[in-house]
Amino acid sequence: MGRKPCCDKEGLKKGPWTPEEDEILVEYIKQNSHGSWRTLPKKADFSSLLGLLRCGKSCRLRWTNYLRPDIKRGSFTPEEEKLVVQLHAILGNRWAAIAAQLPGRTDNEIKNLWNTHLKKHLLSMGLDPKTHEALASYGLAKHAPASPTTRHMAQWESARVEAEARLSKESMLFSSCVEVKYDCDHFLRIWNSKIGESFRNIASCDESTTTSQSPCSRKTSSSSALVKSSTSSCVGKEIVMGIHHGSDSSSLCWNNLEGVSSDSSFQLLLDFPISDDDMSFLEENIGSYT
DNA sequence: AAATGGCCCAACCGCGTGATG
DNA sequence: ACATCACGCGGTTGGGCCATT
Repeated sequence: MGRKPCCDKEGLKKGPWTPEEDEILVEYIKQNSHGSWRTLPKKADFSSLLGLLRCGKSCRLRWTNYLRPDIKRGSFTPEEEKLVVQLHAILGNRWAAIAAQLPGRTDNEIKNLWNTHLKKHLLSMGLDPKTHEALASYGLAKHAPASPTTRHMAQWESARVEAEARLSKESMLFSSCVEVKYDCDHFLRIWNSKIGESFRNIASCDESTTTSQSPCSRKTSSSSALVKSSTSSCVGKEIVMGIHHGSDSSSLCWNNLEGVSSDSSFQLLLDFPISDDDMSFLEENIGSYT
């Protein structure tokens, strides 16, 4: 089926936004919230003599990537960079999911950071930015390709992280309570169900030839941003995610993930040291994955 | 001082998907 | 079941800025 253009291109402005346009948009959203992005420019036009000759899509982008009041401006901290690398190892190029774990950062910003800095840094460290594995050309042993189960585990894990992100967002938006019922989430219900359990068991058997340290036994620093806003727990054999807030350190505890793959990418993810100095943590890890 | 090339980032484009009629 | 709409997402682009020649 043919897709209609998001807006009538004629007479609509493209390119960089002017401060005046920003002002109109901000003012309008302050008073009315955006409602429907598609109709917003017309409404904003109606409410202003200057008019806003932009399509809804452009307005949405400008708002979400630049004008939103909770946007954190300025360069990324080393902690944020580490977190982006860690999350990319799990989620791949799913910038929105990654951005959900970095308050005040947009997917666009993270995408740019990745394409301009982090990707190059990983390459210079001899790591494949896509797989986070050591590049063969770097003179390091090549890892066997991930097993189907490993890939599925990654998909499960990826979906789980997204679910956490959603709940995290929701909890921030709608309440200040610290307890979140994870079984309210569709994915986590599946994960915690018999299906999820049997999947975990299969994965556990599949990967039993290799020893992988439980994520629970590891301490992470920057990854503590995951589900920052809430502490939650599920009983019994279900996932327990404990976020321990304290001074500057916190830990993310994933129980019941014995079956996680021994992929170097996952290892890399788990083995990030807690140091504040730039990206040297990448270099430190290369040798461990040969 | 001017030309050139690379980097960075805001913005655009096209696609996928869920909602709705 | 189908068409259309609205939105969100990831990939790509274009132009400004800055360093180098």
